[in-house]
Amino acid sequence: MKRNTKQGKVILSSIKSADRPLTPFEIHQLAVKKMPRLGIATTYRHLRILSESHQVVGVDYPGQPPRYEWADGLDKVHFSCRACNKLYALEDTTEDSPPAKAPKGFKVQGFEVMLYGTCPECE
Amino acid sequence: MKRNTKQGKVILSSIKSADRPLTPFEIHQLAVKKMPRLGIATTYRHLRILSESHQVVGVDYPGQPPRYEWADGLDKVHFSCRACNKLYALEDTTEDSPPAKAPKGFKVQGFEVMLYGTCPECE
DNA sequence: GTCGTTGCAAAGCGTTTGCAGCCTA
DNA sequence: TAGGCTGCAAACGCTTTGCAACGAC
Repeated sequence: MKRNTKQGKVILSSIKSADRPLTPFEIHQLAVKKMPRLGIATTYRHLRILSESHQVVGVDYPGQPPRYEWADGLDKVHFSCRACNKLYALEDTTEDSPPAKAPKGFKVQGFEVMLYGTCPECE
Repeated sequence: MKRNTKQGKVILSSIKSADRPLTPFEIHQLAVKKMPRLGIATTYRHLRILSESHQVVGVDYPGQPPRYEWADGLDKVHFSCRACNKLYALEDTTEDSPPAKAPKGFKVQGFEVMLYGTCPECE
């Protein structure tokens, strides 16, 4: 986006204010609270732009809808609960270096780790 | 599936014979070569069943279509090339233990690692 | 005033479902 | 032969696109 619109601010702030990755629908619901006539298409348009400019990052997991979260520059570790399907963003405890090596010729620029199991609520 | 049908065998063998995760469309294309009248719906029905019975596992990455690969029982490390979008299945070099720790209360049962960067072909 | 951005509605696309006929056990 | 499985086509839900009006610069 070249222009600084109210819609763009509302959408980005909705993503920033969340403490976990949100689906496009959830993001739109949050944003609509602040701007009732905001269209879902505008939400998708901003999500695409934000993700292309690396201000937000997508988090996908098989069988679940795509989610987005604010990109704070850190590599990400997520936890997916098999019981309740909730997705948590964890502190990165991998201490800088990628958690796995790639064969010769592959240039690693970043990584993402997904843990799965059961969360405290579903214990 | 309770019955051992030709369609089921063709679909599973198509997945097994690939050396990388395939999209439902790619799987259907491979299977159709061996069984021309095979429907895409049947492919999706088997993918769901195979994945529920953990014979195949889904691999998702933001902005890309979902993919499936044969589950050989190992935890998975994948490499996604930012240039050509190809997805590679790598040997697991994380030596058994999960590559990140989860906070107290989270019970970790498995993990998945995604590396991204550029592959040898796109160097 | 220009032209990038928006909201709405329609189109698009991958996936799922309904159903009559087929085929395995 | 019974009923699970299949192919086909229609339905579905999420995402994208077309377009006229709007509003940031």
